[in-house]
Amino acid sequence: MTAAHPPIKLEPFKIACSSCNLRELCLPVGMSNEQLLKLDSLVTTRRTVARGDMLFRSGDHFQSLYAVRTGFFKTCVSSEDGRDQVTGFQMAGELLGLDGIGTDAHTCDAVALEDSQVCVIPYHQLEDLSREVSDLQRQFHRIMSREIVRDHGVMLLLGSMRAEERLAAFLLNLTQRLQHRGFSASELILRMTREEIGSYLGLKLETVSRTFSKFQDEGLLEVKQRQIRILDSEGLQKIVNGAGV
Amino acid sequence: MTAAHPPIKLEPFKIACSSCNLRELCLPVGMSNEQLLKLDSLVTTRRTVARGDMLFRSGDHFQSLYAVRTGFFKTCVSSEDGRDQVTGFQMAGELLGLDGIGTDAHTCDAVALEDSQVCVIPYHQLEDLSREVSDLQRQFHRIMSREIVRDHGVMLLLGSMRAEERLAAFLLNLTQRLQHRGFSASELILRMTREEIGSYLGLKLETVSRTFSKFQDEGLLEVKQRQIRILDSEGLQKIVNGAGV
DNA sequence: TGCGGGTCTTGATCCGTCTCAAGAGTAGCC
DNA sequence: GGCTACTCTTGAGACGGATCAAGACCCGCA
Repeated sequence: MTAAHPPIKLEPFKIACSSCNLRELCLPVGMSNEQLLKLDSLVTTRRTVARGDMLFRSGDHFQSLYAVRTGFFKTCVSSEDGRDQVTGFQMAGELLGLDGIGTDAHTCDAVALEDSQVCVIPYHQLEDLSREVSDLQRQFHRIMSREIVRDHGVMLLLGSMRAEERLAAFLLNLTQRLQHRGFSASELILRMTREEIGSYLGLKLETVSRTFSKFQDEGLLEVKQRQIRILDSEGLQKIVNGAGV
Repeated sequence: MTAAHPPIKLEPFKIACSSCNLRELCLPVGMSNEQLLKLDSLVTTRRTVARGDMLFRSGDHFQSLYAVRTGFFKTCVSSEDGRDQVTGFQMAGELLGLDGIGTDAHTCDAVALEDSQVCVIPYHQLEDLSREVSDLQRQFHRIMSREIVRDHGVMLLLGSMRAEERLAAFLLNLTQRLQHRGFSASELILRMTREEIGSYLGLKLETVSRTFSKFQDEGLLEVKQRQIRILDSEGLQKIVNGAGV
């Protein structure tokens, strides 16, 4: 980082899916270089969202999808009577806003859990381009379908698992996704509070906290506030598979 | 029942989305007559599924979507350790099989709860046509998005509602969809067992049964086995909105 | 007509999670 | 440094739904 370098033209704001290090995780999967250039012309803006701020909220007019570039988000729905449910946590390479397509309005809030950056994908242009580029169309459909499958998995969790099983499944899912992104499989920092975890898992924060403590007592992991170290991921897997029953 | 393989039956009758009475509920929504003719050339087969039979099962290679024409289905996912979760009930005009797009394999079972008939929509041809017909593309995306939104609603239900609230919400949702299809808003016949309702709602069948009885005692509805008559849908709505808390 | 299997209802008891409460740890900020 | 606000942990007791169990109802079928 010295000044000795020749004056390379820095393009700190150049945005290009074609050269994005997340392209193997995100919308570009399966697209050729030529096709990626077309996608580049569509995805031209980024948006920075500070921790605690909302990327969009329920009721907002839907115009764009967002791909998480850096940072971490939660999405949550709420009912008229104030009930609240975290429906997911999104990390780099994952799409936000699919819920808005159906009615042209967002149906959930997307909140940044740390300072984050997203790529803005204008939806109508995406539709246009995906009529032209079938590989893009395919990947987009796959992403939506996987979201549905993921949701079914959460339903299974909420409908049929007990607290320990839920938390174990949650941790394994998180570490798996982090590992996919080059992070450690055993060491992670939670970006969300116990309450947010609880909301996602259909539990109260006290239950989440107690369950963390129990896992720690059993030597499955180490908990230091939001720092988690997985010591026995097979043990966690056994719990998910109903070993405690 | 003399034929060796009764499940797949080609219908001799003419099949046409353009003249289907469900076209205002199903894939054709928003398409012109001219466009519908193109869709007709794609959707050329129907399949009859007897009560209790599977339309597809988890792991099956994914090739087609299915639009329910008559009858009633459930979809359920199961985990390796035998846990089971009903993820939805589908009636006329609703699509089955969206879960398979992501991995080219179905991830849930689709079971007919009564003798049913579905229209077979070859998926690759649908992709092809939806690149050509943007109104079809739009409607298809909307359907997928709404499925995601629906799933979020179920998560809210499973994650934050108590038994009475869940059952009330379930009944109101069912009657609303039936009403949309021209059926009575107050009179319905359940196509599923208490156990299937329970699986969907994250409850045991005994709890479902007890809650039905409770609603009956309170004058909210009449239960005679699977025949339900809603007497006070506003009362049910109040329960959903947490009136009991 | 009567049998058998699946489905539903209801009661008694148990257990897991929620609720309420108190206190400790941590981070941000003046 | 010391304040405040937020988050997290832990305990005790309450409660909702699960579990176990028995019996009623219903329907297809011999």
